[in-house]
Amino acid sequence: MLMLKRERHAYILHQVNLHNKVLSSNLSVDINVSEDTIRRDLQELSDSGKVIKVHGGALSPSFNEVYYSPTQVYSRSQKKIIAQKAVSLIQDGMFVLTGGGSTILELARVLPPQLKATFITGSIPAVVEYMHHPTIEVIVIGDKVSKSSKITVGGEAVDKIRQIKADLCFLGINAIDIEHGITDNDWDVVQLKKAMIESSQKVICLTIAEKINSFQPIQICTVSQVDTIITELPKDDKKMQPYRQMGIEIL
Amino acid sequence: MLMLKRERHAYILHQVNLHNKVLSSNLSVDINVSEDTIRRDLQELSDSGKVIKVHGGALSPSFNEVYYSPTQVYSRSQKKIIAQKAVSLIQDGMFVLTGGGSTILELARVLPPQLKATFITGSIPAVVEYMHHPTIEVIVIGDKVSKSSKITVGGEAVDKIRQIKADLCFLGINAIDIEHGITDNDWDVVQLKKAMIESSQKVICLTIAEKINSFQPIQICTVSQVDTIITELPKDDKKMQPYRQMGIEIL
DNA sequence: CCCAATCATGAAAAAACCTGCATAAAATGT
DNA sequence: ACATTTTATGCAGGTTTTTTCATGATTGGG
Repeated sequence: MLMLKRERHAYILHQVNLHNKVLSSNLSVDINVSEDTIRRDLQELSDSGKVIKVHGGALSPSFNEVYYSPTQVYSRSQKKIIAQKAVSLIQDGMFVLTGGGSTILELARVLPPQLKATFITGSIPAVVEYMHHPTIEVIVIGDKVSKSSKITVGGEAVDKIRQIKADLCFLGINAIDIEHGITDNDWDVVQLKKAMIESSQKVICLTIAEKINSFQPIQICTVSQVDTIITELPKDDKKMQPYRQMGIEIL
Repeated sequence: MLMLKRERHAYILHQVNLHNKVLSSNLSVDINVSEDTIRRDLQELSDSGKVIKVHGGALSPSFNEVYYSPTQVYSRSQKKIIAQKAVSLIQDGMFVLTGGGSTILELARVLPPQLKATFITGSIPAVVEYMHHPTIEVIVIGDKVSKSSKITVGGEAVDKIRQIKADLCFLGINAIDIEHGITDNDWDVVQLKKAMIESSQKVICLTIAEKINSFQPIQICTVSQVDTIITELPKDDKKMQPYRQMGIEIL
């Protein structure tokens, strides 16, 4: 098998997100390159924070939180701002589809206590948060749990989502730009998000401004399929101008 | 199983935070490395203040607080005994259906780290525990979440369970006696447990001895439908005699 | 006080790592 | 089209890390 560097990086990233770890020796025979090359790849991925390099291979960056460290969410205060803006869109009686990710968790924490709505998600941490709420109904999408992303993924989950017609869909996203649309690096998660977008009247993307105008290997949808983008920036910030011109609502 | 150093550290930390103590000898067979390696790991974790190293193993840094705090340790230690007995029944490659409840959670915490099995459950806390495990697969039964019992309940969940044929079913039970069989007091939960029993080759009930020979309003199944009962009592305890005579395996 | 379990130490081997260099491929400039 | 630069890869070597094992010393319960 011949693989370009970029391909290798995508492949390695996928493996890391899937299994939470990779071994250099293992990758070396998989991709059929020398271990030195793998090591250099891992070094680069580590430099850009995509993986954590360790002796013998690499681990998922979410590895530490997977095991134990409930606090220390990256740019938490920004995500709180985003969550506050997002919560204003939810009204009593609505059916709301949500993904996972730390921004969605912040949203879950700021839901007003008297809100009566139905939340549907495959994200285990999100379910745990929603469960604490006194009045909302929680529906879990069942399927196999991906340990890296902590959401259920697979055909069953996609099917179930397709049977739903939700009012809102809140999506924490990893990358968005005009050219590539919304992109991600985990195949299974992409399938899920695609289905969620198609099953919702209105699609709202939540992201910190840092991820605006970046992209990853796999496309989820084009920018035009999104109704609203919420960042921590003021709504008329210059960075969001191209998206506003496409008719996307910016909050 | 191969575990990188970083992974071992995370695993050890997780165990320490969970059980408040670990034994070197124990970890050594769990992770399948020499005790020397474990000792060095503990030394490093101790140097960075993550654990307190003592002769024979390590303790949680919050040892002092924990030791004097009255956290219903009594009933918990019994459940640990039960969990230890239960875990011996699980073998690589098995499909295991489990319910919820604190006994099941103890079971989740003592699963050996190299175990490769598939766990299927509708219990959210159980899913969270299973997610921490490095090698097992986790399948979530989706449906509406019951906030009181923290498991998914409803027709969808029952349907999904019916489609499964599991090797083992671990059920934490609330009441059992010869006359009424296994009984409970939550209608939705009973439906779930009935389906789980029918979808499993072997049904194992976990309960503290205190609940033996008690009953509740709604029947789940008769005693004869159970294959194994696990309590914290020695296997030949007099209290279990009637069940043993019915051909039930007592552990 | 005794003895088995646990520990510390150092040696040795294996695995993984880094560095520099040579080669080849790709990109760039003329 | 050709030369030059840049980038990517593999390989040889020497270094570091990780691990096990052997050897006594130490510990702590009975």
